[in-house]
Amino acid sequence: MPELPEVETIKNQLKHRIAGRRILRVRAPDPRVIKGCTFSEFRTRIEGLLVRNVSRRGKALLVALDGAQFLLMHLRISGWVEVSRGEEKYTRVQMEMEDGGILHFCDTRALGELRLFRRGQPVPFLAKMGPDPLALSAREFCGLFAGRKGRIKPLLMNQRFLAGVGNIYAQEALFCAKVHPARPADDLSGRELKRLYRCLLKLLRHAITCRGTSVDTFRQISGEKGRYVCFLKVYRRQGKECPRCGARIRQTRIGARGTAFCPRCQQ
DNA sequence: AATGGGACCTGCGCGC
DNA sequence: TGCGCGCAGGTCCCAT
Repeated sequence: MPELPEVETIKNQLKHRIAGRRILRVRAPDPRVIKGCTFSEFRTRIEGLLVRNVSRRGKALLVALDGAQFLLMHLRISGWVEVSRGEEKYTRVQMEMEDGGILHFCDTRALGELRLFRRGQPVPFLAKMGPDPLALSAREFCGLFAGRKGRIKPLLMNQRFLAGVGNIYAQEALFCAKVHPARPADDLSGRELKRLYRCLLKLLRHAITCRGTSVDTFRQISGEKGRYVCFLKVYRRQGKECPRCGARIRQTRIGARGTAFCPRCQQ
């Protein structure tokens, strides 16, 4: 699923590829992903505009445009972005750039979204978003847990608590830190929280250098897969051996999400 | 505040 | 081969 490292990858590549270029034409083979306005309004508002910058907030991509507008792109579960000339079966919206490249917003399940905002207009999703783990010190990370009572895994995945961590990296970080995913967050010692912080950052940075994880539909903007898959230790590895202790990886459900963990080394 | 369920979607793997 | 079913998951929304 596109989480922080995947969205960071797209942001870096897209910035390089479309910033400073103009959007010539917009087409929407499937306008369902356009939220907040109709396709014709969407088209009218952005055709001809220059792309100023591309940035990331949590799992959201922000494309800053001329005219004090920005385009929020969210890939949700099964979205990706490709820049190419060819057609793509799952293209929901495409933007033709002035250099001839075509930005495809692709999504097998069509749950992703594109939303236009004007500068100053409130964006509820962003306003409620927690801090980015890459911008936190260990001390700040540990401080987030004060007064929180939930189970650790859903808490890590709660975007209002921490922005960018989803089901893959939450499972991997808890495995790395040897923490059971159902542990109450307020039960973790300071030492465990610090270990969790170090693990989470190590793994997010590593995944970014690998250009993300392609377990499902995620692709880089060139269409290439992300290479972090071969480093996954527990995610979708239930029934296989724990790479650390050899026990059998178990799968359970926590907060209505599939959760794999090692029953021996995660306590 | 936390938890559980449903909704949105479609491809896939399973059992029959 | 083919059908129906349940699962996968990010976010929002509602109920408890």
